[in-house]
Amino acid sequence: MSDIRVRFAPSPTGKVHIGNIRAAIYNWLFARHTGGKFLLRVEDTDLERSTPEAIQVLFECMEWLGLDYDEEVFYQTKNVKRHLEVVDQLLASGHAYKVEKTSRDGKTGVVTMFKMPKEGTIEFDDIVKGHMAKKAEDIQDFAIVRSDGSPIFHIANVVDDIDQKVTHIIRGDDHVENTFKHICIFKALGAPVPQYGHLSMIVNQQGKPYSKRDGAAFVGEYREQGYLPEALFNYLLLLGWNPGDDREVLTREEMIKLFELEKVHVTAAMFDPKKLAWMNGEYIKKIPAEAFKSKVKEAAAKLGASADFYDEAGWDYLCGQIQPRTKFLNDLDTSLVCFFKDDFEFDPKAVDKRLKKEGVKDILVDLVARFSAVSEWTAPTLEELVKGLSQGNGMGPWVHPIRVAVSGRGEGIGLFEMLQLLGKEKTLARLQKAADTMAL
RNA sequence: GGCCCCAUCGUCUAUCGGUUAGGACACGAGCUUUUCAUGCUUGGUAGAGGAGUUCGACUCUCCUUGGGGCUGCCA
Repeated sequence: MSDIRVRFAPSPTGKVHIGNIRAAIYNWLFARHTGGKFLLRVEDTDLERSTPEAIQVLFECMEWLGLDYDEEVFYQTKNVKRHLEVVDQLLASGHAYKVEKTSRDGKTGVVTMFKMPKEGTIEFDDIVKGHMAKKAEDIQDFAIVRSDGSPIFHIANVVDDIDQKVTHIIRGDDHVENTFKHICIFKALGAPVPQYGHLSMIVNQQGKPYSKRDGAAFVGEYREQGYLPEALFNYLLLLGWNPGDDREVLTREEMIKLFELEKVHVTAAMFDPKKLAWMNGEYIKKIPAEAFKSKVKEAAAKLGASADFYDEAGWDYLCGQIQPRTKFLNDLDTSLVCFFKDDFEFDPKAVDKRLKKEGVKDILVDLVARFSAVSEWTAPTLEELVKGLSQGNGMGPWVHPIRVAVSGRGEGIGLFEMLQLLGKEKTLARLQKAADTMAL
């Protein structure tokens, strides 16, 4: 157990995006690694833009990723009284003053400003960025209470960090400039200054930082697209940190054991969907067979197939074929539909390429006749049969039309395994139908 | 404009003064698979530019260039 306390402090003004959630991941890992506490604070002081929906979405995303927090959620708006008391303290000690100002949108009113030192340098040692220094004169006084009397981010953030006894502040790079200001507040209050670690931005494919407006970067969207939380977690972790060796796919335990803030990179990292997709495939392969089977059954149920559609051996056989070929859980629907429904859709491209060819009809009709005579309907015997037809010249001319005829697609599990799973009756019916309606 | 930060393959990165600059993703080729996919082998591509320091710089210093952040009664 250590005294370390960190917090993830998002403002619920939009859906939580990947840059944001990576900060949560790093905080969480740092806390778990050091045996400290990981706190969640909702910074909802922007009353106009904060929404309960955004808070709900935030909770869901954190739970999905397995980011559990140690104490009750801290809502910043619940601490307003304290914020204002501290402001009075600052006013009394001469660290703050009131002044009439006109805002950008033309409203005039009295705001409370924090008075910055006029000389000297403000410095701190950032755990990821190293030594940081700035001349006090380069920083302007800044507002801490709005003309409507509500506290502003800077004061609320610092007071809450003091109240929550936060020891390490791990947050986005966009806060570095604020840090110089916040340090001055801590000092004016005679409070200990926490340690800081600023995380670089994650940039999109255009090289631009993800922002709250970047819809595509919403964490929930990855969930909807069939990404596994473990894969997204692992990928995001690797975007700016590595264990020091060539390992990339890590268990949560390994991550916790190996994570060190000191090793986090200073440079911005570009988000690469292709590598995330690869990582997702890696995690799908690692799903225990039983768990994968229940996901397949789940998807099958949605397609109208009950659990006794196959016996357990049949399900296992199907899953063994499907699992290594699955990159996204969402793909299960399309890869499974031909097994459970007869009115699946045909991929027009596959149909054009494999069925709308001169002579295919004859091949299919011939196959119907030959398959009808097969008594032992198993993958090996079917393969032997087609192999015999091809006379060693490649099974392509037979295999491709069969695949499209029975599944509607150009890809899928091994063809003969597919036919075995489908059964003789369905296979024959589909081949006949394709010969009658699509093949030339 | 001012202040701050950053800079290795297309991308994520290893390297903490001496390496044929390594790995992963992606891409190309080949093998296996006479289908789909997996798997295996293999190839190419990198230290922004310029000065210094040093016997020796990707690594240290400075300048230039490029990128980013901040410069709100947003957070």
